[in-house]
Amino acid sequence: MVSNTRMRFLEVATRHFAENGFDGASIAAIARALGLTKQALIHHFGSKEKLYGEVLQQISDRLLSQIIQANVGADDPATRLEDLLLSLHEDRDGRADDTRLVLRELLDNKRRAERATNWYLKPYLDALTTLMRQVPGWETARDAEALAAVYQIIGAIYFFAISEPTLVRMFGERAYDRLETTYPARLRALIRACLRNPPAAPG
Amino acid sequence: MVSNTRMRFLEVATRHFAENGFDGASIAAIARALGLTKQALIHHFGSKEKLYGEVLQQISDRLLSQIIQANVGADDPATRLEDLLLSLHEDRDGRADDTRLVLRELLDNKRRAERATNWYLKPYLDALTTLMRQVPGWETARDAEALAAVYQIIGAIYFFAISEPTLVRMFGERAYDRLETTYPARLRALIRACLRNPPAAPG
DNA sequence: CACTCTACTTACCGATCGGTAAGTCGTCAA
DNA sequence: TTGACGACTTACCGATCGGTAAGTAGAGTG
Repeated sequence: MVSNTRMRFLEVATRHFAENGFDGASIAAIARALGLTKQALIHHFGSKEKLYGEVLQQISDRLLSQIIQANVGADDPATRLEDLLLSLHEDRDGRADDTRLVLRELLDNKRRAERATNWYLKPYLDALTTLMRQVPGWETARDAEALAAVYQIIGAIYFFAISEPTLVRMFGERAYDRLETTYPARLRALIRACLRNPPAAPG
Repeated sequence: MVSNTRMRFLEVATRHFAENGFDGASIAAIARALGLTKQALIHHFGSKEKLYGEVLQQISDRLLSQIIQANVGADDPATRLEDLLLSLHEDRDGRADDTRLVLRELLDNKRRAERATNWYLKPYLDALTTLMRQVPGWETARDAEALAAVYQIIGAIYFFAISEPTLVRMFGERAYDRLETTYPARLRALIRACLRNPPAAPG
C-alpha cells in the first residue's frame, strides 16, 4: 500500500511547484503546509529533485490517461480529437496546477536539460499526434506536420489557461468572464479549420 | 546620457531572468557576468525587484514598438496583421529571452499580483486587438471576441517559441528542423482561418 | 522481552540569498 | 585646493536554502 502521507506530499508539492516554480518552492514550506517538517519530506523522497521528478511523472500519467479515456469514446476520429482538445480547455480549472507546471518545465528545460533523463511530455505528444493521424486526410501526414498542427492547438489552450490571473487583473472580472464565454466557440472553429486543412500528401 | 553599465546590466539581467526565473536568478550572478559585484547592481537599480521591473518595462516597450513599426507598413489591415503575427514567430530567436520572460511573468503573476502595479502586457494586447478590429468583418467585434482571437494566435506562437530546447531533446535536431520548416505555413493558415471567421455582429 | 522497521523529530551544517553600511577612487566644478 | 558626486568596493548582516546526523516514538514480530 502506498503511504497516504506520500500522496499528500505529492499533492501539496504540485501546487507549490506550479505556483512558485522549482526554485521558488521550498521543501520546508511544502512540509509545513502538511504540519510536518522538511526532514519528513526528505525521508519520503530523498531530495527535492526526486520529489519534483515524481510530481512530473504523476502529471504525465494524468495527461496520458485523459487521452486514453477519450480514445475509448465512440464517434469518428475527428470529433473524438475535437472533443478531447476542447475538454482539455474546459477542464483547465481542475488541472490548473498541472498546466502551469508543464509550462514551467518547458521554460526551465533549457537549464535542466543537461541533467534531465526522462521526457515526461513525449508520450503525451506522441499520443496526440497518433490521434491526429486517425483523422481523414491526415493518415499520411509526416510527423512534423501532425506535430505542428497539434502544437498550435495545445499552445492556444495552454497559453490561455495560465493567463487567467493576469487577464482578470488587466481587464477585470467581468471582461474575463466574457472572454471565457467566447473562447470555446473560437477554439472549436480553430480546431476544425486545422483538421480540415491537412498537409499535401508527401512524395 | 544613460549609463552604459546600466544598459549592460539590463541586457544580462533579461537573459538571467528569462533562463532562471525571478527566484532562480541571483543579482550576484548577474553582476558577476559583467565582472562587477552585486553591490554595483544595487547601486544602479536599488533592488532586485526594481531591476526586474525595468527589464519588464523594456520588453514591453520593444513589443509595442514592433507593432507600431508594423502598423506603418502599407497593404490592407488583414495582411498587415498577418505579417506582424508571422514576424512575431519568425523573429523568435532574436526575442527568445523576451518571450520566455513574458511567459514566466504570466505564470508568476498569481503570486506577484498583490504587489504588481503595472500591467506591462496590457498596451501590447490592446494594440493587437485594435489592429484586429481594422480587419474587414471585425470592425464591430466585441472586445472579448477580438481578444480571444488574438490570444489564440499568440498562444500558438509563444508556446512553440519556448518549446525549442524541449522539442530538440525529445525528437532530435533533424525532426525539430522539419517541424520548424512546416510551422510557418500552418501558422499562416491558422491566422487566415481566424481572420476569415469574424464573430456575428453584436446586437 | 528484545529486536527491527517506519515515520517522523530536533539540532545542526555550509552555502547562498537580498540588502545595508561605510568606505575608496576618479572626475568635474567652484 | 576643496568639496561634492557618481561608480564602484569590501565587509558584514540576518534569513533561508537543501541536506546530514542522530536521535525518538510507536507498531509489528520473534
